[in-house]
Amino acid sequence: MKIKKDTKAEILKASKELFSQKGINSTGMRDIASIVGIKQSAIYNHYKNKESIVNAVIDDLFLHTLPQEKDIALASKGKSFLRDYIVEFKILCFDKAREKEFKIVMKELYNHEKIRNDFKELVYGKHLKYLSKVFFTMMQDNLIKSSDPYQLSSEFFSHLLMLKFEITLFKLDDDTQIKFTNLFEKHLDFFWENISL
Amino acid sequence: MKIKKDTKAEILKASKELFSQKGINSTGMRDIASIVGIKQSAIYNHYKNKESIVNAVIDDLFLHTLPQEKDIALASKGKSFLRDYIVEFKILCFDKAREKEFKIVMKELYNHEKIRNDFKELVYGKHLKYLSKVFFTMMQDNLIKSSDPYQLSSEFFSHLLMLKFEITLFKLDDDTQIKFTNLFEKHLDFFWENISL
DNA sequence: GTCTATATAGCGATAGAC
DNA sequence: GTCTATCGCTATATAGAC
Repeated sequence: MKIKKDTKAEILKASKELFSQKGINSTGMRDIASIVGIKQSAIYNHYKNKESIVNAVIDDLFLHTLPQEKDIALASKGKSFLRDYIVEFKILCFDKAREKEFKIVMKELYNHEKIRNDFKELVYGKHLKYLSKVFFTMMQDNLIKSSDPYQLSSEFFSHLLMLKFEITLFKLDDDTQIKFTNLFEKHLDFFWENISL
Repeated sequence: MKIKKDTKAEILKASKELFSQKGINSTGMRDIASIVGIKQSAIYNHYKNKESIVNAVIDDLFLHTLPQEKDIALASKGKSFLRDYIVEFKILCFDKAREKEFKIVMKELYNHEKIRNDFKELVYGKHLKYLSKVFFTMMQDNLIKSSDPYQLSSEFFSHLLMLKFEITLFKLDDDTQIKFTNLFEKHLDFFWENISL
């Protein structure tokens, strides 16, 4: 096995870690370098400046924050479709790498315009609209009561977002993980009971 | 009318403004001083250091972020109690001073331990429990279906929090204000229809 | 109470030796 | 590609004149 030291990748990894802990502004080039095991000035052989590191981190910040958008036709499965969605959402909540990314987003949401715009586009411009289509499909299949699909997606999603928010705010031991798993299930039951025909 | 220049109060006000715009770490003593109209070093005649300014700002950060907790007995009014609650919540969302405070909280939630703990205590330790009592009362009065009161408060509150979140993320012109007012009302209708007997 | 001047430390970034 | 050394700038905080 060849051991190839990819310094550029290590810089990116260390930056991600530090950005999620201390925020972008409070992370110095010296902090990053010390984790990688090089001197501060050596970073500039791999990245032009700090901003280009930040951009590299941002680039794969939103790749896996939300469940993958499945074929809308699968929405005809009804409650089990939503259960699959929530399970995937929950896994992302407890994923260490995803948690770090989410912390970066939360920390920089009001400081960094690109992160804010990417977040808005992902959640409001894309994902809530996807969920709207899901609920619209369920209405056409007479699985749920007829109402405003976007409102349903918003009601459905907001509680998941609050749980994710809670998970990152509170320390995660095994007990709380079980507790939250239970809360996800209860949300599904509550929501489905209220919308289903 | 006596014009009394209360420099200490002006420092606090300027700090609040700047903290909400740029965050605590990115706000310099020079920035604060320049708004007040004094030199940076003069601040130290009023506050020992930057930390004491931060603490002063934090002290009244959570005084008016959430609706006032009313007498639980009033919960017997049912839907109109929740409507009053939401109206008060909505007013706080559109209040300029409250919006600034909320931005500070959001910016510092993952950076500043005291702000994070105060926020957790207010929302999870206090307010959601208050709302639980509200829904428990409604159950006793046979106004709503019997279920877990804490889950109801969480389902009720999460969507309001997401709307508040949205309001601070998006630019606020008159159109969006009307749009959000409508969304608050729709949430109430959706929620009440689902829980009421 | 405010000013100027300064101490001390940190930041991002560059130059040039190896 | 990494190092040492350094530049220019900004930060918080202090000392002492007025």
